[in-house]
Order: sequence, then C-alpha cells, then structure tokens
Amino acid sequence: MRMSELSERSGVPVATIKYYLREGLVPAGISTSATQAAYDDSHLERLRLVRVLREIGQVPVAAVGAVLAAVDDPNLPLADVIALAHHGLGPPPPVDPTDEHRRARAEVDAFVARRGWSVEAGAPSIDALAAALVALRSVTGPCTADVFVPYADAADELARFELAWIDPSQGVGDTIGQIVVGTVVYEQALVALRRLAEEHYSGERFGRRADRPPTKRRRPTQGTSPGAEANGR
Amino acid sequence: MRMSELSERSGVPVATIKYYLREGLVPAGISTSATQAAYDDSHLERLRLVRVLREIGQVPVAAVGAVLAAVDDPNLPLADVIALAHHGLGPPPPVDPTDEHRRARAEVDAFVARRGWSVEAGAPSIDALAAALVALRSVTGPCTADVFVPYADAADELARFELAWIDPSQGVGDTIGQIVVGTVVYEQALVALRRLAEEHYSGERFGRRADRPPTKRRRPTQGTSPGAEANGR
DNA sequence: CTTATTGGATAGTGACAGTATCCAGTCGTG
DNA sequence: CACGACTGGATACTGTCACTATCCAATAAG
Repeated sequence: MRMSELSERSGVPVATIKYYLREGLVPAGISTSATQAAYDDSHLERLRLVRVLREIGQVPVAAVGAVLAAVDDPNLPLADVIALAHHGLGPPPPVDPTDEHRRARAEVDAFVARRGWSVEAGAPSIDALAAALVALRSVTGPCTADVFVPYADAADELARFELAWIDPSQGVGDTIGQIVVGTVVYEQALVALRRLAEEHYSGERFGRRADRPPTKRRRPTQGTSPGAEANGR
Repeated sequence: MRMSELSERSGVPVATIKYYLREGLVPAGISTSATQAAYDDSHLERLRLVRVLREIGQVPVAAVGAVLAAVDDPNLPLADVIALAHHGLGPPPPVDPTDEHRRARAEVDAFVARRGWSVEAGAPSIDALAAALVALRSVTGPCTADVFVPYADAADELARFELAWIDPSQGVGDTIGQIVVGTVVYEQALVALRRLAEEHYSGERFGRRADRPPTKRRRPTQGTSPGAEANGR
C-alpha cells in the first residue's frame, strides 16, 4: 500500500508517518521507484505499536526508537531485549546524584535484595524508587524503604502472574511485542485502577462528594483537530 | 527568610521560584517593603511539595496549580478535595471520542460497577482505562475488560491498605498533603516495583542477561537515527 | 501529454518549563 | 549620609519536544 493508505488505515497523519520514518520508528517501505514505496501490514502493525507506546505509555519518541531497534535486532537474546525494553520504557533516570539520593539508592538496593529479586545493577527503576523514597522523606518526614513492602508484595504477585502468561513458543518478535505493550499498557491500567479504587474507598470513608458539573481540566489548548492528539505530561 | 534563602534551602533556583509564584503554585511572601518579602517554613514546605509533584509525579505546572488551589480552599469538603486531587493528578483525558473508545468506556464502566466500586462518572481514570483497553485490542487482538481483573484485585487491596493508613485527626491540610503526595509518590513506587519484579522473574524465566556495560538510555543524539545507538550492544 | 500524487528534504509551529535580563527601591557598612 | 550589593517584580528570551507545513522533482494515472 502507499503511504496515504497506511495513514488512513492507522489514523496517523502522513506527515507524522514521515517523521517516524525519519526517526527510524517505522522501517522504510520497499521503494518501487524513485518516488514510490510500498508498505505492508507489518508497517501498519508497527505504526499501531508506536502509537500505543506514545499515546498510552507517553514514551518519548527517542526511547521508542531505541526499544524498537532492540526488538528488531535478530541476534539479541530474548532476555536482553526484555531488559532493554524495561530500561527504555521507564522514566528517565534522574540527573540528580546527590548524597541523599545515593544513600536512598543503597537502601533500595538492600530492600530489593531482601526480597530476593535479582535485577541488573543499572536498572533505572532502582533509581526511580530511590527518588520516590527521597521525595517521601522530603515531604512527610523520615521513613525506611519498608514503607514499600505492601507495594512490593502486590508487584511481585502481578509479575508472577504476567510472566506465567507469556508464551514464548510463538514467534520471538511477537513475544517481545507482547511484553513491550504489556509493560506499558498494563502499567497504565494498573495506575488507573488504583486511582479508581482509592476514589471509591475514600468516598466511602469521607463521604461521597456532592454532584457537580464534571471537572474541566488541563486542556492541551489544541482545537478539535481530529486524530491529532497532543498529550502533555 | 528572603527568597534567596528559600532557594538555597529548597534547592530550587530563584528564577524558578519566581515562576512558581507567578503561576500561583506557591503563595506570595509577606511584603515587608516595596522590594522585600518574607517567606517562612510553610513556603518551604509548599515548594518541596511542588517539586515532588513536578519531578516524581511529572505533573504539569498548570495541574499542580489547580490541585493546590483546591487543597488551599478552606471551604471545600475533604472528599471534594480528594476527588479533585485524583482528577487533577491523573493523565490528561484523551481528546479522542471515537466510537471505539466510547464502547470501551461503557465496558469499563460495567467492569467497575461489577467490582462494586462507585466512582464519579467523569473520573479521568475511567477514560484512561478505556484507552488502555482500546490500545490493547489494537495491538493484540480482541479481549474483554476482564483482562484487568488481577490488576483490579491488586489495586483494591492497595487502596484499602492506603486508606486505613490515613489519619484525619490531624490537620486537614496535612491529610490532604499526605494524599496528594501518596497518590503521586506511591504510584511511581508501585510502577518501579512492578518493573523490578518483572525484570527479576523474566530473568529467571528466560535466563539472566550477560553482564555488559550498563545501558545508557535515551540520549537525544540529534542527527543520527535512534536505531544506531541501540544496535551494537 | 497533462495533471495529480507521492516520497523525501527542509523549515516552521506551538506548548511547556524554565532562565535571563532589567530596573527601581532598600539594606547595611563605612 | 553616601554608595555599592542585593531584592522582588515585570518582561523577554531559550531550549526541547513532537509534530506540521511547504517545496520540489519524479512518477503514475487518465
């Protein structure tokens, strides 16, 4: 198919597809002549994947590129790709090597070890967790990494469940796609569900709030251009 | 204290404090003369809160302003503030009222009702969840909202736990602060922990990845296509 | 043969979150 | 009291990100 058809079928504007092509998020089509190229379903699929990562996961374009490059690399072992995906899809590591942070990091390392989890030393999630600990202390006084125990329990259970789900007998590329999407989409689902649950229980505890017109919030100030979403964050 | 001292003690540059002042994230100090104002610990505290929301929660400045305005409003019932905080701190609602999305929304509504959670109809988390469902389908074929069951279970448990923790006997403002911080910080912690757990179990399942120099990630690398740097590892 | 499209290159846009510069009024030291 | 350093406030500038828009020459379709 031509680029315009790819655009129609995916809902992504042509200019944006060109941009993704430039950035290497989507492989080039097969040139049939100097001014024509053919795209197939694999391109469509890839485009959908990119869109999910961008819109649901709010993953920066550059990070999507890095992760997908790893996914595409045929001679990279599965475990490597998974680790790369996790690292690439996470929040950017804080450029904030304060003493405070380093100490928190050490505590988090110990906490993780105590749980029996073994992860790579450079995992950005460790830093993220340390940053959370620092933040918590800066606002609500001193505490230890053990405040995370219930969350770690929940995370452990979910991770076991998710891993049991993966079926590596299918194509490796597919498996990876599943993992990438799962990492991002289920994460969003999880946080949304947690908020809903909290809203429910806090309403139960502190009284339901009176009915009002729904809150208008954070308009990205972009007209109603169809298909074009600007998401902040 | 002067602004420069506030800056030193909080680690936030003076220019940024001025910016926050302009945006109303931090209340003005008490003017002691035409060119002098005094700030106290409440300002310092507020500044730390703003920084946590921005850096850990990645909440846009405008949203921080909206939430804090609600927090500061003395004649707003606790439940309202909690709801406002939840709505304000969430991801921006998708400006994406496709049929697909509306259908997913209805399914999510039913799913939430089935769980016995009662939340406001306009809750952005419902939309977020619906968006996740749409995304999931667009990439990995059809599925029902029931794929979220295990996540909802985990969320339910966590929310119960968190709510049990809140002690409203203290000042209301404090309680709210706790909730706001908790919503954002523990969310990040939960996400990080889930990733760590996944990394652990996937390493266990698919073989630990060989030791290599730690992954450098998401370099802006202007000029080169982002595929380049992820390749040779 | 003419005209409409297409792919590719280059430049422009708008939101966001700060930074930097100016300026006049004050403080505090000699 | 003189005067240079500092302060708060207003205004303007910067950099990044993710797109969009414009051009252009080479086809492809009619």
